[in-house]
Amino acid sequence: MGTAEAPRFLPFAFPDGAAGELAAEHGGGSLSCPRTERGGWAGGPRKRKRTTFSRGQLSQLERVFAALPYPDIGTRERLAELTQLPEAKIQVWFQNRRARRIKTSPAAEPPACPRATLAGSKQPRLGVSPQHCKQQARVSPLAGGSSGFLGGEDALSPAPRWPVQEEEEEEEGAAVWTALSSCWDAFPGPPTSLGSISDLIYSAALVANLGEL
DNA sequence: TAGTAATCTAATCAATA
DNA sequence: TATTGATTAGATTACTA
Repeated sequence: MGTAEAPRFLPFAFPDGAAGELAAEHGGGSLSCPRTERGGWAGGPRKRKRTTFSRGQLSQLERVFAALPYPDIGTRERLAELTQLPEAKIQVWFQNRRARRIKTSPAAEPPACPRATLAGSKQPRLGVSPQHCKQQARVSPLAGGSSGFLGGEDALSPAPRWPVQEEEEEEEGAAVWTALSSCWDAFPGPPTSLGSISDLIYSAALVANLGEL
């Protein structure tokens, strides 16, 4: 593996913010640190540091999740700035969040699958990969439902339609991405007002979802 | 075409309220 | 004890040499 920005697994339990840096220092992998089959430590008991997200951080995460269950790297980085959390934590949080949403309401919550493609973007990956769609097709081959890929005000909103027809899918994805992108574009530098940016994301997504933009 | 990177889900472990 | 952050395994896709 070896990732430039978000190591997939960490050899030790680090305090917030230190994980990525130290993991990178140590080669970004866990090969040098023997572990037992599932998360145990071969070298003896080693406490895993569990991050406790603040209410504010959770609030930001929830709101973005409601609009974008599959944030791309750029969005995650913005969100990391927003919440003052490492991007890796953001990624893990979204993974867990998606997993639990699917688990708790598999029928009502088919995973959003916008297969987003930012027009003109050169980003190699955009968070939502076709592979995800295929995997989900195996797990929950659901069709039908309501509108768009957005979850709405919270994760329990009416089920997004998925899979959707490719054209509609791209249309909807593009609409949301356009809205989100315009929000990001409004803040070329580091965010000056964290709350207002998340409000913008949220609002833009809702607006796009409702076709009112 | 093979190798690599990035991302995904699912299952599970384990810390904390 | 329930919740949920952290980790692992395995799979898929895009990009590059």
